[in-house]
Amino acid sequence: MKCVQSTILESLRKVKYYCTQRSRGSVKGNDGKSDSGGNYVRASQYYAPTLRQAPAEAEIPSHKLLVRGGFIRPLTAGVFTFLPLGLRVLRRVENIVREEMNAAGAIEVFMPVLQPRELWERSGRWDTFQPLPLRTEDRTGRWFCLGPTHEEVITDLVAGEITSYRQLPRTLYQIQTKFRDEMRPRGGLMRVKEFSMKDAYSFDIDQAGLDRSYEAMYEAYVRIFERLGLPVVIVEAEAGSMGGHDTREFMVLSENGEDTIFMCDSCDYAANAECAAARPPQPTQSRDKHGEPVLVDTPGATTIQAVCEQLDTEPQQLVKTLLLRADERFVAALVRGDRELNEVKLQRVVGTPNLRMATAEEILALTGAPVGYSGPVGLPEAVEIIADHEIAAMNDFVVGANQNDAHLVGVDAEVDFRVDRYTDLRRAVAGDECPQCSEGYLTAHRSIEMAHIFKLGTKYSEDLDAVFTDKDGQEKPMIMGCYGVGVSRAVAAIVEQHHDDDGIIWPLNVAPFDVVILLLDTESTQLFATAQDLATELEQSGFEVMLDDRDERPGVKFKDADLIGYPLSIVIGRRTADSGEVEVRRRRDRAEKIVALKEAGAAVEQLASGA
RNA sequence: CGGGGCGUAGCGCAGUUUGGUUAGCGCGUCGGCUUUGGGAGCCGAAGGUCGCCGGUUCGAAUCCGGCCGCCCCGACCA
Repeated sequence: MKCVQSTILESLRKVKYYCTQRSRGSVKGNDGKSDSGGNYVRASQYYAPTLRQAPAEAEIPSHKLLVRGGFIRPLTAGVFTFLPLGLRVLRRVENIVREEMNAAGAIEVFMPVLQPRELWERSGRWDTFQPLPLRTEDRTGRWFCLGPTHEEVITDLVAGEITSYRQLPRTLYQIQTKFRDEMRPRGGLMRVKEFSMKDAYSFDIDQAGLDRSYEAMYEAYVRIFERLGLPVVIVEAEAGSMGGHDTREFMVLSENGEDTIFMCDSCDYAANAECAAARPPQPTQSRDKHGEPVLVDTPGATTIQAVCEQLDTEPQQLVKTLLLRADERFVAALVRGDRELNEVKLQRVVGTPNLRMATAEEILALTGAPVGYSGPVGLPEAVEIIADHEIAAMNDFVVGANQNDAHLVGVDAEVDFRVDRYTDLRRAVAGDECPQCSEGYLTAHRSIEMAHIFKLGTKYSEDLDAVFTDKDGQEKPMIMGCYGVGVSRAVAAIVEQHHDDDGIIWPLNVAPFDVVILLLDTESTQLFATAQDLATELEQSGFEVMLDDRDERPGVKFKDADLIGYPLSIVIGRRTADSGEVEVRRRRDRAEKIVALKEAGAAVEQLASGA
């Protein structure tokens, strides 16, 4: 069944995808259709309000242009209505995602927004998922959340129906509205409280199966973003509150993104700044003893900067000692004075998610000194000392003395204090040597997170009893993966990537319409008939057509067409009508040609191939 | 949640510092005439509880207090 289905879909996809540029899923609805037989839309009957000025609150291009162009309207902070044009774009993005999901063998479902509290308590995420889900209560006092994601629901669903290895693997997906109580929505569609997301979940019998399912999604994503006109960089990432490992993010480089990624300027290494690895430095040449550490007074010097000023030294000559509570025990994390601790890296090393900075009271109890004077020398045995690799390359440095208003100078690791282990603990910074190749250096780039894929393992299947009986008769938890694409965010990202001073430049694959006919003179019944005939002809050859028949001056129509960003336009006015010719234009590069009316269709086809 | 800014007509803004007649300007909207290949011109008109509540005052858009909303910068995520 599944086999037949995916084969048919695959061949359909190939026909659609490879044969013609414009046969994306049609988004024809009953919106403002012409009443004269064709399916084209008449601007005079449509709902596409454009704004001459951008709303004051918009700052980034996609926000300004999507509002000005009549694609979206704000309702309240982080919540938008999609107007007809915006909905058309959204549908086209969804359809591309849907086609690639189907082609990859995933099966579409549609899960509820409303999710009962009990389900979330079984996975332990009712109180821990970040950001906290929006919650609501029914009249009997029963609690629900508005789904921020669907691991619980899908796992519960599958647990009830899949019981045998014979029914696996399966990958299910949906395209649905998600709700997240973002602390700060921003940038128009970039970050909102209510958004459209494609989420897919794979269920496999073993790790190798998961690897295959994951790979299939990975490749589908590569095709999706190619078709959306979004060049992506795929980076190593952290799992966050989703859990899991081997996670990858699909990022679009953009000044207006909220994330920073590091890329090697020499090889293909790329990672989210949150988890980018730091290359261990060359080990120190000598471990010669510099003599006993010397206790020096540093009154009031609780910051790296203050210590450096008082001792006339550099942050690179200091070692920061950070005390953290991990479950019931304490660890000391050591990084060079000018570095920052990456808590996620430490968390991975320590092996517990329950990691937090020690409180002032805890520090006083452990070290006998207030915050700001902690050091590794003389720490209790029970405190594990974990040092960043760079510490191994340092000699003769400064640390806190575990005494109020005092530091130790002339300290050496392993001579003056023990190090339980060395590992990568610091945040990477631009300019670091690449951790993968030996030549390159890391460069920082702002970017937009478009998608995130995870290998979840058995967390949810164990919590929610999604087990199956394997070939050997053993009951085992299913091995899961999950895969998300920000659909409405993709709309914003596409605009960020494809616009100029005049407006949006939609790639043909996602444009609300392929071509607009600008009828400049609406008085002439003859020209109007010509425009209608042309619109019908183009519709019939597969284009989505907007006929701008509004009673507006030519300048208004040109400006709106540029702003809305139709990939192609045809100008019908007196100038060309007298000669029996029309003008065909391409938005992207302003290419244009004047052709005989009956050649217009062919000219559109031709320019479309370069849009 | 912390920091900063803003709230005056459908949209963009001035006026608030220093309280004082009928609260202005541009765009848009409506009517009329002229115009018609890159956001037209002229004439006329409509449209505002100045975010909300309370206070000070003879008098509040303006001063004071509280609340609400929106945007931007930081800790999270598609």
